[in-house]
Amino acid sequence: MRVLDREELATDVLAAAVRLLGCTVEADTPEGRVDVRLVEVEAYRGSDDPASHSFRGRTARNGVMFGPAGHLYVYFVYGMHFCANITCLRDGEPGAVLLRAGEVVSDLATAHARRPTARRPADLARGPARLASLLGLGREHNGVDVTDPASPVRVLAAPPVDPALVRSGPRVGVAAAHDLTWRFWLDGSPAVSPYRPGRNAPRPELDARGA
DNA sequence: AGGCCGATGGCCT
DNA sequence: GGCCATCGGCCTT
Repeated sequence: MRVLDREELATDVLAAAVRLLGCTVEADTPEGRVDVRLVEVEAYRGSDDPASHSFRGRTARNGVMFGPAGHLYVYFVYGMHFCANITCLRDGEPGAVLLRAGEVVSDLATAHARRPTARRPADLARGPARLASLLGLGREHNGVDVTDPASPVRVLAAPPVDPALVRSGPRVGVAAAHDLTWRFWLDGSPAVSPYRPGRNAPRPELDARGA
């Protein structure tokens, strides 16, 4: 299978997010190669999205978001976790898609060795920090070109998923722009993370009985 | 199944 | 100094 084409991520963050669903991330780790099929992602657009790391301009941390599409943007959060994005849009236009969850395609034994606390296969890459940890992603991977077959981390182009299977909703745990439904996931996957409102975000609506 | 909490450090005001 | 695009453990329903 071929790697994803940079151009497929270059024009729009929402289209890029949906395009990445169903694609496989291949990562070479010290324990061996791990392949994960993406089932949940979130779009972030620096120019006009207050929740995006790049919304307030370029800094040392978010620099790769301003570069060309198809590169890893890896950041450190909560003092202990890494999360990985794939950059979108053209050079100079900041945008990225957060990789939130995936299903392990192979190798299951290697994957369990990397994430020994996972009780079920669905937990191996459920959540952005767990996915990054499973793939062994850290600071040293910031900027890696996932459209280069020679890179240690690659994204393979799966056929686009059936649009009827794509669901969307508000992004998980973000403290801004609660109205944007820029999280996308594949219906029915056990690896999709539960929704959690961000700080000051409205709670999910109560129905008549709940009130 | 869902809520609360502690861990832990970099980034930005 | 406060805020995080989180996780895992432990607690209560």
